[in-house]
Amino acid sequence: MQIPSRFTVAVHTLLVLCYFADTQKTTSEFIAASVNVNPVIIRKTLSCLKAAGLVSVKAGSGGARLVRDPSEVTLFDVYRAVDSVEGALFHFHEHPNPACPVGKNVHAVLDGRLEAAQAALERELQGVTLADLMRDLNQRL
Amino acid sequence: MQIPSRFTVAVHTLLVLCYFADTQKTTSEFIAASVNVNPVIIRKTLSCLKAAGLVSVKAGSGGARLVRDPSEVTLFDVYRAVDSVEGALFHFHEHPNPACPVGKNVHAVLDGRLEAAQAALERELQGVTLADLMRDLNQRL
DNA sequence: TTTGTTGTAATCATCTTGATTACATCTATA
DNA sequence: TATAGATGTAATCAAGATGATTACAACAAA
Repeated sequence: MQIPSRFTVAVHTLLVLCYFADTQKTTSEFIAASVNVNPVIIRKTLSCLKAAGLVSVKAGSGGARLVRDPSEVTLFDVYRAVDSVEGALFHFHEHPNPACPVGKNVHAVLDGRLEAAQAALERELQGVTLADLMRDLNQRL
Repeated sequence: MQIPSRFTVAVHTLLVLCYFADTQKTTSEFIAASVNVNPVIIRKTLSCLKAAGLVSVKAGSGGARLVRDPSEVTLFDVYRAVDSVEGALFHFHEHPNPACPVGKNVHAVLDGRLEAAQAALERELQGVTLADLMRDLNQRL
């Protein structure tokens, strides 16, 4: 199992919006060329990012831009925007047998631990902003 | 996306082995009744756990048992045993355009952050043992 | 030798992902 | 106001993963 690539595609998209903000019209076609996927994938990605209030997209004339300050957008925001994980990260088997002492209590015993693990992952993503990534990117150029 | 339920099934299976170690012949059928899945699923699960050195299974006569001390088996061991995640947790889009400054560096900029997030998740799983879960379970009975 | 089990292959339906085509809609501008 | 170039979105599609299930050979203890 893997978190779908639409998450890294979305991050890549936002980096393109940051990097080319003033020098290019950042159309779905232009972004798609950098990411190397179909432009429709980018449009869907932008649609999610727009719904999350991260970008604005100009229908008709074309081009997208970041709405927030890069230091105010975390990887977690992006992760949520594109529904990388729906609800619980760990898929729990649906119907443990309540007539068995183990089956009856497995949820109570395990749920908290799994939520903690998921929270640790998400906390890490909350600690990284687009500004951090742009700094690293510029340093490499 | 979700981590497949075979992980929680595997944990449940191990808890059954712990709990009923001395009072029941823990066959795939018996375990399946507690987890509420097909016995073949349990056999496959046990096969993974056996390959990871966590359990031994008696072919023919039937029954499985935990090989290690419950305090020496972490959720991370189980997670790895059943291949909950193959390699990288985050699926990265395959071919960013190297002719684009963003596409060329997106891996360098992002990979470390994603690995750190995955590591945080796995560290959390390493901090929980079957003994911890059994303690919580017994407390509820 | 019989009985109850495990090991494993083979199918199957279902779901998700990501790619792609198609086309209606929109907007700046010529 | 017509047009050129974009976006928004529905509809398909192939590929892969998951979990359920059937079937049956191999095995081990009584």
